Amino acid sequence: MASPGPAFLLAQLGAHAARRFAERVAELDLTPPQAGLLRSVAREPGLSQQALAAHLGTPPTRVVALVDGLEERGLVERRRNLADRRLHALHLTEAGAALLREIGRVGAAHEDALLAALALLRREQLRGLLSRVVEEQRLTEGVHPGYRTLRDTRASDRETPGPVVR
Amino acid sequence: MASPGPAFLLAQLGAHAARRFAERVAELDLTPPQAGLLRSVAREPGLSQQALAAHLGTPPTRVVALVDGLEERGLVERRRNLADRRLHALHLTEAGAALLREIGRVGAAHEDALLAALALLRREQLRGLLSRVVEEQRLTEGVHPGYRTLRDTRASDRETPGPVVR
DNA sequence: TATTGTTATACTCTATAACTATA
DNA sequence: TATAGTTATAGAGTATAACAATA
Repeated sequence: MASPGPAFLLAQLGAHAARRFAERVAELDLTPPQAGLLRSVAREPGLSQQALAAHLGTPPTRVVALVDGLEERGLVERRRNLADRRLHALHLTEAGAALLREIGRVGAAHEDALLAALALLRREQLRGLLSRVVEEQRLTEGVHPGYRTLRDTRASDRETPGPVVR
Repeated sequence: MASPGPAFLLAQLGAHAARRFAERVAELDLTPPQAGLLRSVAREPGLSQQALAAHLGTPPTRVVALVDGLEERGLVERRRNLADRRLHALHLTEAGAALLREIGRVGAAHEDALLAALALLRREQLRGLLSRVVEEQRLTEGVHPGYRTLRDTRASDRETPGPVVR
């Protein structure tokens, strides 16, 4: 039985990393999708829910549910567009921005613990290799594929050149 | 907004890799957990279902369900232990072994497509870095954490030294 | 008639708990 | 009484479909 190749190690470690991160953000009463949404809203404030859903590659209904929970807690707000009252622009509240900074701290601690086996130079080396793969695979920067449905993934493969699949 | 660090890239690529692999093994009418079970049974034939569940870090009921499906298709078989008739030793059938070889081919194609951005030397470099992290994090070789529940993960963290968590 | 957002529903996966048989 | 395996049940997470408001 051959020892696992890099593709399996990626899946294995990726799931492990995601789980550990989930445990850490749970201390902030957040799930990873919620944390990701906060991050995305901060990255480009004012997007409509549909636009955000498209960026994340998720059905709009999921954004509604996520925003519902975060809005109740005063972390994000929906601002109705006066010109087109169907649109709800998403913005972080001050509390949301503060929590996002907390998420950043949690993420740094997570990374440090996860990569304890590697010195800083090696981590940078790893980051370089991974980002090359991310780019070639046409993954959206900063978006976890957990948002993306199988069907949506295939659809976007048809629209764009995409990575070579043999 | 800082570009993602290696921990996020790992989670992102890991989820992507798992999804792509799922698409590929679906062509063999298998899910990744089923493929993983076949692989585990091949690695150590004759384990009881409980022993296999412990190795995978999953509740035994899940193994029952997985084996049910695979046994119906004639890929694995339960052999009753005559000395202790409660025990069901798991073995691959000839068809199961053949399908496992197919899985190996699918996995190789998957890896090649996933890591198209990297030359062979770089892939080996990546494998080296990842396996160091896998070892330090005390992950079981060849077992995807998807089998492992959150509660079980924490329990095993308490029993073993485990990686340093700050 | 088309689009944004929402609500309602159903489905998949998995864990937990109850149960059977063997010891 | 304890253990291996099984069956039954329930919960979380997510997608799909139907609907309301606005354009």
